[in-house]
Amino acid sequence: METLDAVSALGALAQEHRLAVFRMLVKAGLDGMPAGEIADELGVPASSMSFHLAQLNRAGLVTQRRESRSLIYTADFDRMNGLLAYLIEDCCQGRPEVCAPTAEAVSRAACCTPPQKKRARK
Amino acid sequence: METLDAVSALGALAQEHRLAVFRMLVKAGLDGMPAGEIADELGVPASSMSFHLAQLNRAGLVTQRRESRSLIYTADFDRMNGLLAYLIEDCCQGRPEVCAPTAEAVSRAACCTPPQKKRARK
DNA sequence: TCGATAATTCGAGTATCATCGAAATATTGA
DNA sequence: TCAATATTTCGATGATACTCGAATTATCGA
Repeated sequence: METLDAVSALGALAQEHRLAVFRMLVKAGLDGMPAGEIADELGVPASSMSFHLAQLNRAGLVTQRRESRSLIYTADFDRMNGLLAYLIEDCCQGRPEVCAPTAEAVSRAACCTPPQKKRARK
Repeated sequence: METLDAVSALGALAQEHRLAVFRMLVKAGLDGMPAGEIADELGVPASSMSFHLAQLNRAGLVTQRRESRSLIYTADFDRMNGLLAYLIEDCCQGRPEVCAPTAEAVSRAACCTPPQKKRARK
C-alpha cells in the first residue's frame, strides 16, 4: 500500500461514526449490511450515513453491491490487511530486525480474512 | 485502547506531513529529533510543523522533551502498538478464531519496540 | 404505469483543519 | 543583561469535513 492510500484509509477510519460502521461491517462478514440498517443501528440519519459510507468506499475500505432496492456494504478485508501491514512495516521501518517477523506473521496469517459464509439473511 | 483514543490516533496519522513525521521519528528511535530538524527535513515551515507536532502529541503518538534550546520529539512506541492492537482486534472482532492468534503474536512480539539506544547526536 | 421503498445527491449552515508570516516565549552563551 | 537560537502561539485565510432536511434516482410489486 502506498503512503497516500494509507493516509486516505486512516482518514476514513478517523471518525467516530465511520469507525463504528467499519466494526459493524467486519462483524457482518461477507454478507455485509444494507445502508439503511447501518444507519438505524447507529442512530444516524440516512443522508449523513450515506456521506460516511461514501468516504469509506472512496478509501477502499468497503465495497458496495446492489441487491434489489438495497445497497449492501461489505468490509474490504484485503484493504484493511493492507493498511495494517503498511502501519506495521512503517512502524518498524529501518529496523526490520526488531519486528519484521511480526509483520511477516501478520501478513502470512491474513489477519482480516472474512469469516466463512453465513446463512442468507431472512 | 478506547475507541475515542483510536479515532484520535487515526486522525493524527491521517495527514501526509504527520505520517511522514511519524515514520521519521520511528526511524530515529528513542533519541528522537528536534522540531527544527524535522521541519527542515520535510521542507515545511516551522510554525506549520509545530501545529502538526502538537496534533501528534495530543493524540499521544509522540512525546516531547526539552534539551537545551531544542524540543526533542520521540515516537511513542507503546501508543502505536496500542493502536495496532486495537485495529487488529477491531478487525477480527466477533470472529476471534479467524485471527486472534495473529493479534496475540503481534502483542507478544511488541512490534513497535524502540530500537536499542543509538549514539548521541554530534 | 403507479405508489411505495431504499438510498443517494443537493444545498446550506457550522465547525474544524491546514497553512504560514509575524510576534511572543524559553534557553543559552558571552 | 543582551543578542542569538529554537520553537511555539497568534491571527488571518482558504479549504474540507460533518450534519441533516428536501429533492432526486433506482427498484420493486401490483
